[in-house]
Amino acid sequence: MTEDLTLHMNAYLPLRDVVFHTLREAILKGELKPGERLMELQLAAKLGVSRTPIREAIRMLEQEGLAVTIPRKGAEVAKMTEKDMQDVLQIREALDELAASVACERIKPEQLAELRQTMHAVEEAVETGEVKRIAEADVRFHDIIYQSTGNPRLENILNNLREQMYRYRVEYLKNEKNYPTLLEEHNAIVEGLSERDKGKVTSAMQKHVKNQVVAIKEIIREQG
Amino acid sequence: MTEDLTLHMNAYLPLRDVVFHTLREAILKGELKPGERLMELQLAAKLGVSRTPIREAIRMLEQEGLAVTIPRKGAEVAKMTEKDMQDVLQIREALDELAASVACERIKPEQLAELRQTMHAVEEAVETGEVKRIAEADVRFHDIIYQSTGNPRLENILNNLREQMYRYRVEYLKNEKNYPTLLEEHNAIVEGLSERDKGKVTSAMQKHVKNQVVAIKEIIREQG
DNA sequence: CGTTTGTATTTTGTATACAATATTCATTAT
DNA sequence: ATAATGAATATTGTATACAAAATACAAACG
Repeated sequence: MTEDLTLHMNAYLPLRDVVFHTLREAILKGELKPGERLMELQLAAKLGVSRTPIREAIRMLEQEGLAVTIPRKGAEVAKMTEKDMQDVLQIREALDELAASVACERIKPEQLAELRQTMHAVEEAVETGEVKRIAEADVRFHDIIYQSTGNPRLENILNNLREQMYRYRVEYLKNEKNYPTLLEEHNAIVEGLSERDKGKVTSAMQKHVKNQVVAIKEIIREQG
Repeated sequence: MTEDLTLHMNAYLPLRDVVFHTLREAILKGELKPGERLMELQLAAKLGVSRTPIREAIRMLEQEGLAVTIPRKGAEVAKMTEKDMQDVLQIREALDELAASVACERIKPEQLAELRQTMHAVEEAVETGEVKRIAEADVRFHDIIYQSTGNPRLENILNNLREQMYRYRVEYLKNEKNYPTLLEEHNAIVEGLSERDKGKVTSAMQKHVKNQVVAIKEIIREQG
């Protein structure tokens, strides 16, 4: 009976949430491009709802840093400059290190097993060369680590920061020459966590983040 | 809930922003207490606006972590458990350390002067014993450091995390026996920054954050 | 020409109306 | 008494209406 109730609740998810998830996906997938205007009436028509849930979803996208609103002008998909990217990566470096360190203390055997499994999933995805699959597996890999910290707020902030770079990171993953490094680093992270070797884990994590900086910067410079 | 919330009208700011700032202040000052419901019609009547800007402001408060919405039930002022506080402080520790470290490299002479001046403002406020003044000066002190990092996103996240604890931190500042430690730590931070001594700054900052943990935990336990 | 000005159009901001859901509380049945 | 029931009420969710501001563009002017 309680299960029916919860399922029911999910079925009646407020439209603002549905719209929010829809727009979020569209932005992350690149269907809505950085700088593109988010016009309420247009989106409302396209999604078959009124402006109200659209407006609320836009406020939520602002929350995630995926949209920027200029009063009386409207909202647009957030652009990231090279400086923005640097700033985000500086924070990610610190927090990924924190997450790695805490995970090292708290990760449970079953999470470690899942992590190892996901690492293999990344490897397989790399072999197929399907960028989308690689990206998804990689997100899952890091999310397991974030979850294993037992700090939902940290998990949330880190996912947020990752999200903001996602659009650019996909480009990074299109370049095959980055694959070997990526896999090695994942391996080092898993090994370090298995051995509860904090130094190994954090340094591997730092390298992992830093390696993306140069490549992503280049991509941003191309896009202007 | 009989507080007289009054709008600080600014002709060119959308009402949602005015409402947002008003509610935010009320929450931080404790006029709206953790767990208190935020009812749209009631707030709209009290502030003399319609529900629309109220709803948008609530979405923005959610963004800041100051409100929590349950679909079809409504929003309420966010409560923090001891665990939440621990989680936040764990992140703040890492990011305050980062901020201190970056500030050490980048802080400009005029910012350092302002910081020193603000440190004295805190000292003076402590002498008067006016908690509100102490809190405000202390916020300014840390904000100068955050600004000096030249990383607006870091500044934003840190201010956010501080904000979420603000309501509880005020209680901490009511206890006079905390004052000497507070001032010493501020002094150590300023000295460290002046000497560009990264180790000194970051360790002082860490102590500064950690010292608040125990006291704040106690306060939360009292409030349930 | 280039600039300015005025008007039509688009778009956002705000209020309100209506629908769906949750809550309250008196009533009834057990 | 206690629990279940169900209308009355309160509250949120969504759509729409109207106001204000921004924008685009064409006509008037220098």
